[in-house]
Amino acid sequence: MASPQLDKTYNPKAVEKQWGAYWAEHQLFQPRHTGEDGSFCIVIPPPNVTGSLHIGHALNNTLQDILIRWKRMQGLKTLWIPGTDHAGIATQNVVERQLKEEGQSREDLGRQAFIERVWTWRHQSGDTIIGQLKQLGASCDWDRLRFTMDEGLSLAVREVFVRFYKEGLIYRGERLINWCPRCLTALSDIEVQHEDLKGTLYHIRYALAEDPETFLTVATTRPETLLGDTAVAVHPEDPRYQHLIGKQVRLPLTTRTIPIVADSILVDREFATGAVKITPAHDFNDFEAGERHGLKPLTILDYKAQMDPVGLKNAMVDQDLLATLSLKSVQEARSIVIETLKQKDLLIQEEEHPMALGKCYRCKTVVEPYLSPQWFVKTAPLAVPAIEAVETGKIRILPEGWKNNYLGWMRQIKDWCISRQIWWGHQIPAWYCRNCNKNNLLDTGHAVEATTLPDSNKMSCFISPNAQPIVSKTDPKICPRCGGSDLFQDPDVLDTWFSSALWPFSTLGWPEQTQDLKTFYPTSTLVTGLDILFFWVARMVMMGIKLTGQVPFRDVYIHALVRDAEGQKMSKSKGNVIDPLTKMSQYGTDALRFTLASMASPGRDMKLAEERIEGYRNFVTKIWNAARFIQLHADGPKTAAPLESRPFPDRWILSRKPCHSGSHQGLRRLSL
RNA sequence: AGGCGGAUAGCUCAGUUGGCAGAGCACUGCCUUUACACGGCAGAUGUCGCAGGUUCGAUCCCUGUUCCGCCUACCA
Repeated sequence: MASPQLDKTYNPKAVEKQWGAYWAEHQLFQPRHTGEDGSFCIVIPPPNVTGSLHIGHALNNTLQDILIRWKRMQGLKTLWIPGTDHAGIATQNVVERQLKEEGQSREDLGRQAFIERVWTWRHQSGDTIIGQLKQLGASCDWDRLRFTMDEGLSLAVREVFVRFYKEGLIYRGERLINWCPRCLTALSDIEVQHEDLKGTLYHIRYALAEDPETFLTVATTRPETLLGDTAVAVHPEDPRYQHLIGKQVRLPLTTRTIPIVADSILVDREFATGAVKITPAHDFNDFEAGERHGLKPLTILDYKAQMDPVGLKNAMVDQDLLATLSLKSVQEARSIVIETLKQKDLLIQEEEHPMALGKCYRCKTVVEPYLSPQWFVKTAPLAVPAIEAVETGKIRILPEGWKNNYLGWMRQIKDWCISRQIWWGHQIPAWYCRNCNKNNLLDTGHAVEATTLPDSNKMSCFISPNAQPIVSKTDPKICPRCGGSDLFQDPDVLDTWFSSALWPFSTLGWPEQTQDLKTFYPTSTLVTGLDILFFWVARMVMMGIKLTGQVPFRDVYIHALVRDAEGQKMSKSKGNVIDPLTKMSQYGTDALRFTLASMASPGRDMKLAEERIEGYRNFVTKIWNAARFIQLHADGPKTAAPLESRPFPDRWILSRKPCHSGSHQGLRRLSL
């Protein structure tokens, strides 16, 4: 550096640009060392391909960058793999919103054209966040950039699906699943966010069939679903009701009678009236109770969470009410049902009742339990080694407090619903022969939709659970059973998290036994936020151990969430977002990174106020000016004096060399 | 409902084997001293949530309690 005098203040933009270009030109982030001292690998938590860098990314990637640069300086063969996630529902929603502005829907375009449209969008916007990561100074090996829908990664997905299917770890079945009536797709359990709210508990009288003057009172928060009731449950040992078990009640607003059954699992004697209505098609507990008592589910809501005329007819709802309720939303139907019950003097009490409501994590719409055929991963066998790996310390979770969280979830894991009724994603590698499945296609309780929906929107729930799929890595041409050639692929795509569960090894070339895989797998440390511990981390552990026989990473470092100065979650709608890109250009990348790093105490959310960034910007300037001061007073380079002849202050400074520095010790303490 | 975390200066937080309480910001005073006003120097500031207990000694360990936050959960 031979400039005559440094600027008075640090100018981050110029400096960052210069170093960015230098790093790129010299390809400094490729694994360069021999690996004699070991290797160190991090896979990036792939941000959504359509996303833009937010403060959480900034924190996450700053921490990874600190680790990876530290290891690189220590001489390890070091690799940080970058990439992006196709983010099925989220991305599809973005493009659908664009279409809507143009007055179009995805159905208007049709599946093929829609997917092409998403690819176009992906090519336009997909590199945005990558550029922003570079701006943040992330020292990823950019030559190894991956995308979950790359050819290689897609092959990995198919490989896993087929292997799992053959082993019985993937199956198709008709079950009650969480359904978003706006995204029109199934969701997994953890894609539902529960929100506490004040609900109302309605006490409704069901008259005894043999004696219309005697009533059994049930309590429910969802009176509209009573039309789909198939029984009422009481506790087998409840003296109030014991004599009623086995008798029939008339289901209000219908011409049906339903039995009173005894169920000690479903019924809590202490709660409300001690009598529970059972609606197997619209409640998870009731579904299980229904199976215990051999009750056939009666679906009354359609895929848009509207009252389904066909379902209402099957449920023998009163004629006049049926007409009124048809295609009404849940909310509207509830009001109508309540009003009608009141008129008939069957609603005897309303009380406030705290409850939790499930909402779609992508669009906040109220999620409905919905009976439909879906694909599932059988998780129990995968969970066993995933539990063991953490219990025995093959995988360390830091801070340790989250270990129990992980174990608790893993121990009571439920099967993972992996099919999504959307178009953007890895289409399920299963095909159906029309000839062999004549009676199993478009077989649905929702005849209305089956006949009115355009072909392109036929959902997999119209493929009966009895249909025989042909599961194959490559597209089959003929049916292996009958030799027929009229095949079509299952229209569903896989949960986004299915492909990201393979990320630590699919990015290294798996299933090919590549050199990268041999060198860098298992990866070293995974740095991520708590919010995706189950979505992502847990699934990577299950998949990794199952498919590679090894844990996907040794350490999981879970960092805090970034909140605003008041501790509120940052969100665009609240307007409290601190945009890292703006801050970088305002104060410099180092100031932002220093702020995030200094505040990132593990296991605790960070409240970030802009003043902090400003403060560290000042600190950066201070260092800059120290250099300026030295340059002003030093008159050019000199030969280094031997240590013994140096004054005490010099020797002290030299004793504080990097490997003894505070940051080095701090990082060592994590023993990552 | 269960599990976990937090409560320390006005604000945001550190405080890792228990030994007179710390930082940054904010605040006060002085300094227009050529590295830096995105500055320097000096300074004030706390019953360490509350109540017990262990200890020579507790912000730190134990018990109880209150408030806040998060995660998991099928109480209709």
